Amino acid sequence: MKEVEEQFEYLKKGCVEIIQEDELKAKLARSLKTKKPLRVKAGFDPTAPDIHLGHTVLIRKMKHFQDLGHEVIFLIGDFTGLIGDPSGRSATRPPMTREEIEKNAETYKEQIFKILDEKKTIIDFNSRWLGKLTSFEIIKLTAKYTVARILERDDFSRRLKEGRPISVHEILYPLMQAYDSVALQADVELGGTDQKFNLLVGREIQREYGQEPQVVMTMPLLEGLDGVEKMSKSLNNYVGITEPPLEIYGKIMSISDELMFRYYELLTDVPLSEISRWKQQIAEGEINPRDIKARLARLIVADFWGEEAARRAEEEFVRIFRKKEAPTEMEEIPVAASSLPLIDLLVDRGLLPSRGEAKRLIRQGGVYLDGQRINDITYTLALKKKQSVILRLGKRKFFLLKRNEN
RNA sequence: GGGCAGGUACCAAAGUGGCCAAAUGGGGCGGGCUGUAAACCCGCUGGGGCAACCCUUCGGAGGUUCGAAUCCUUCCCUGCCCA
Repeated sequence: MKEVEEQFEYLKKGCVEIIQEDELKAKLARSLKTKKPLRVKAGFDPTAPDIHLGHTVLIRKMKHFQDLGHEVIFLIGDFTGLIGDPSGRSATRPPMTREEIEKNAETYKEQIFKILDEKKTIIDFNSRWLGKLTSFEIIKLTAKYTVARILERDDFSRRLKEGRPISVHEILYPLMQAYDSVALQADVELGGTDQKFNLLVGREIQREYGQEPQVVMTMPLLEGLDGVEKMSKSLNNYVGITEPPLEIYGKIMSISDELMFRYYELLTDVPLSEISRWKQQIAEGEINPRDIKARLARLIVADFWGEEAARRAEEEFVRIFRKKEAPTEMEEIPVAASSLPLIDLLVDRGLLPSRGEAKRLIRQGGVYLDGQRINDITYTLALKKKQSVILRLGKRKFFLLKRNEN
């Protein structure tokens, strides 16, 4: 294991805040001396097992701890998930069945081990202890904190001020999460900056239970593809790490230049000095920002799919969007009849949700067959046996329509 | 328990008997310009129909009326004040 200062610097990189830095150093020093790794905890929502780049900022930091020999606990909040982190108007969610939870956990594993070391990762569920708490114990837990302090959380205070509802169960959320730290005897808890409040409650509750408070490390929230909101599935501005290489590549290419630098900082190991050099060169017109973005796209695809896949994604991207050629691979859609109205095909195959939508898209010039824009909403597709035609919807959706044998 | 203010499309928010499938903004989608960038410009944005037009929608259920998002009854939900 490396020396304290060295470890500390490595861990600090990319963090927004460490509370307290001295405590972390002390914990590291003790760990070094006693040969006992630190217990590092980070919690995840059980209902959204689709990991996207936003999550990877945090997971990469977990990896850093692993690299230094510490013990990382990937905590699935299957119990707290019933409450839902009170970000906005949350409702109690229906309890998940054991099977659903297991299934999601499996999905998580498939994904996180693209980053984390499988052998060194502990996966746990907070229902394991929270589900066993008696009413009596819960009341004892709630007695350790005050309403005023809970309401300090800016989310709550804002809702209170704006006259929006806050349900009682929501204010229990931070306490439950805090109790996780007690149950796990966490030395460190990692979370996004939006988790700061919850993480801090963990410190206080641990103290109440006679434990040494955990060190809190907050990581920046990654902006989504729009560059404004944080990346999330519900806002549909995310890049899932299991998405196909071309999809990831394309999404990265569509972000703004400004955002590109942010992604470099949070999602790659490219040194800051290098990044700022590019910034300058772009400002001076020496290099085309597009090329730097392409490099980012390639790096990110390679993280999850490997170098070779990244190279192929790039080739394909250039082919489609720079050379304006058709993709080499497309979803094939078999067509049975020799002729059928285009609109019927679009809707029946689920390519578009309704006939109105299909008409709209055609009228607006977003439908192409073999590169030819179709303007006629009554257009009828005529295909000979085995003949095929490339259907394009909007900018980036391609399908191969293929008439089958009979 | 009492009083008051509210619940409108993906979100925010107008509309308070017919001109309302419902202003406006955001979002989304398409087109243009580009580097699938940003910014910007144009268009579309409940369902069916080529169209005329028809159908479903304004918290739920009933009712008044030729006609209701708009009026009445009742129920549910939210916030504020009082207890």
